[in-house]
Amino acid sequence: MIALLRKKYSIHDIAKELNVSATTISFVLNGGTQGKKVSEPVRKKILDFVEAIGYKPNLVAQSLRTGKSRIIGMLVEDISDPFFSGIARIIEMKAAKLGYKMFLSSTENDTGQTQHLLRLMRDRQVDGYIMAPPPGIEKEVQELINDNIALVLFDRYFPGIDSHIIEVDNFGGVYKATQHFISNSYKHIVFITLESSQTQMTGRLNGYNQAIAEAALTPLVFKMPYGLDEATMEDRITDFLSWHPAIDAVFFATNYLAKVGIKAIRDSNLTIPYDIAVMSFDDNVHFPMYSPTVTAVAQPLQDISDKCISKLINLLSGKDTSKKSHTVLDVTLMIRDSSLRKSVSGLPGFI
Amino acid sequence: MIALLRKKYSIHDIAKELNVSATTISFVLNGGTQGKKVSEPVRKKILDFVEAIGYKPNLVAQSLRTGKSRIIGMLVEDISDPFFSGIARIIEMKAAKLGYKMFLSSTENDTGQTQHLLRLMRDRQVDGYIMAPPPGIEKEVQELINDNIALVLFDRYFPGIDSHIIEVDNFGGVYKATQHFISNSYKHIVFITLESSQTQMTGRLNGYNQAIAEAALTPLVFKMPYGLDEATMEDRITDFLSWHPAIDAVFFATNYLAKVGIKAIRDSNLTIPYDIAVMSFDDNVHFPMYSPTVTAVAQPLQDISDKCISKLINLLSGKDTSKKSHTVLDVTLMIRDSSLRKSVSGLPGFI
DNA sequence: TTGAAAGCGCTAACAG
DNA sequence: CTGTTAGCGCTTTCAA
Repeated sequence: MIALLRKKYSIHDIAKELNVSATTISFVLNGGTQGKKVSEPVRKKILDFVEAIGYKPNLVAQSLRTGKSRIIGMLVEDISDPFFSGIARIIEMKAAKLGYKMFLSSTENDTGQTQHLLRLMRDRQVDGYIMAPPPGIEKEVQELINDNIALVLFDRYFPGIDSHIIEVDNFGGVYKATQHFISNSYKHIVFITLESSQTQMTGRLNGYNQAIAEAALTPLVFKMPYGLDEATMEDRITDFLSWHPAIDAVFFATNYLAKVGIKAIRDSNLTIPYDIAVMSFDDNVHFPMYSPTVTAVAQPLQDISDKCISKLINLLSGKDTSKKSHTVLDVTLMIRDSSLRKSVSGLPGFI
Repeated sequence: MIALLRKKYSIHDIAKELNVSATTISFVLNGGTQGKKVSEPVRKKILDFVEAIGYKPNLVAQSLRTGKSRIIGMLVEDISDPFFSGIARIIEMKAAKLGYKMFLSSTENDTGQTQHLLRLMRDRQVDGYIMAPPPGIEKEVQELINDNIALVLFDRYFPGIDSHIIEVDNFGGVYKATQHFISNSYKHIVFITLESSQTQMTGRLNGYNQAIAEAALTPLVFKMPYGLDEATMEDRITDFLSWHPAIDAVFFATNYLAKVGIKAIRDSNLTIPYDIAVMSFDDNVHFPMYSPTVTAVAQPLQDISDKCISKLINLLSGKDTSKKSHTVLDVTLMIRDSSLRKSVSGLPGFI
């Protein structure tokens, strides 16, 4: 018993111990390349021994030999963002069950940083990638595709590049949400977003514009530069609102903008939804705790994760040899009190 | 130019091209084992060529040969918890700068799952670990230590095991927070926590008990089982509060408990802090957005992360050969409105 | 049905 | 100062 544990067994140690060759063991363990060729007694002897000593092949050696690492690289904008960490968590678990490990990194939506991260991951022979790409990374993405490396893009993508895409219905989500504002009698609806031409952001903007146009209202869009600190963002929004006193509703294109924007609204002594109604894209577990609770377009984390990992696994296993695919998942409007019908608001308790 | 890119160079390709041996190249690239032994011209020739073709050594081969992977394993309770994802993010960035990649996994505070994850990581020759250990994992932790593998425990630890520990002052944080309640005239302060004997939780509990004892108040502790769903937790807290109408303040031992508990308090039509004051351990970016804003004990994420990674790197590099160390970091009480002085509360706007 | 041998790309004794 | 040699542990032709 103790003897069994004294050292780490290699496949050759086992071969010696059992009077078979390493080749045979490898065959047994990997199911054989073409049709099983190992006799039942030998097979059983090997399997039993392997089981008994708890032998696990050295994955590094395996990687070196096969060129496959069974590691997937995941690149998201920010792993501390609940949207991304929620997805990463689900994917990591599923991947683990399938025998894959994951490198998870934050791109911070920065091109240079992402190039660097991709380089590091390629150096380590990562088998496939799940990525929410930052702007400017088209070349690298195209390279991965040309090199025939499994790749799934999610959350946003590059329209000019044939790839596998999992996204949510940004357009439809904001379109319906804006209609919700409109049907609740709001007329001066502003869309506050980031200066970004990434697909998820333009999709949301287009949804807003479409709904506003159909209702023959006047569109008003405020774009904030990327990467401002919280205090500056708040100031900008406060200023913007003070210059546009007619605004009676605001749609924030991201969770983060909503948080900062709501702060700005409160600190301007405006009451939600009485003075200004509010909605956000991307729900947050704390939104139901705000006063008033915040209406938001919720994204299906579980579904996004499932689609990403299963697509990647299919690509990796060679089951799926397609060059492109495009999955668009539905979002859900979580109607809460920050977008209450205009005539109903003004009740106590909304600050 | 094109020729340079046509194939992936191995160290032997370069050797042939440059009429030197692979060994020499290896020496140049790795700085030599003992004192530089390569002549300047050769050295320069190699470095220039390597630079020109963008040669990067195959890290998998390197790992197989050296037994080092330059991968660190990080195990936390839940990567979608902002406390852990915040720390993971900082550590991942720092690690990347130092040439390390990271496997990040959620233990879900489950012993079996953690054993499995550790096994997977060991199979992949992870060099060192940063872990917030779940209960019941003492044996595996001791094994890592016995095998002389770099390991840093954070957030909680095992008192019986000599290890490197980074934690925050759970005791002092709650002690001071409870005193804050007391000095604000609260007399019937309950501590709502989880059924857990992990150090971070007992530390917090002890801080509460100590402060209560010193003030000659009556302690009241409510422990909830681990892993209840949100609705059930809320019901339990609602029930508990209704059976204890004298309670005028509650300290929640975790962020998550606070969120659910505040919901329970509101839905019981109690006003914070007028009927019941509230504090939480572990701050959250959304707490300043609640109405009233929530007083919380904030943990120093940046500091925890820095200490974890630098300790691990020192262990890994052999600079630090100590068997144990124990760093306790200060926490900060973020005083907000949910714990306002008793006589001051009851103002409009607190719901 | 099984085994011998080669080699993935790198490092590190040990010679020269 | 530089090169030869021998593996790290595994997979996979190819031959027996």
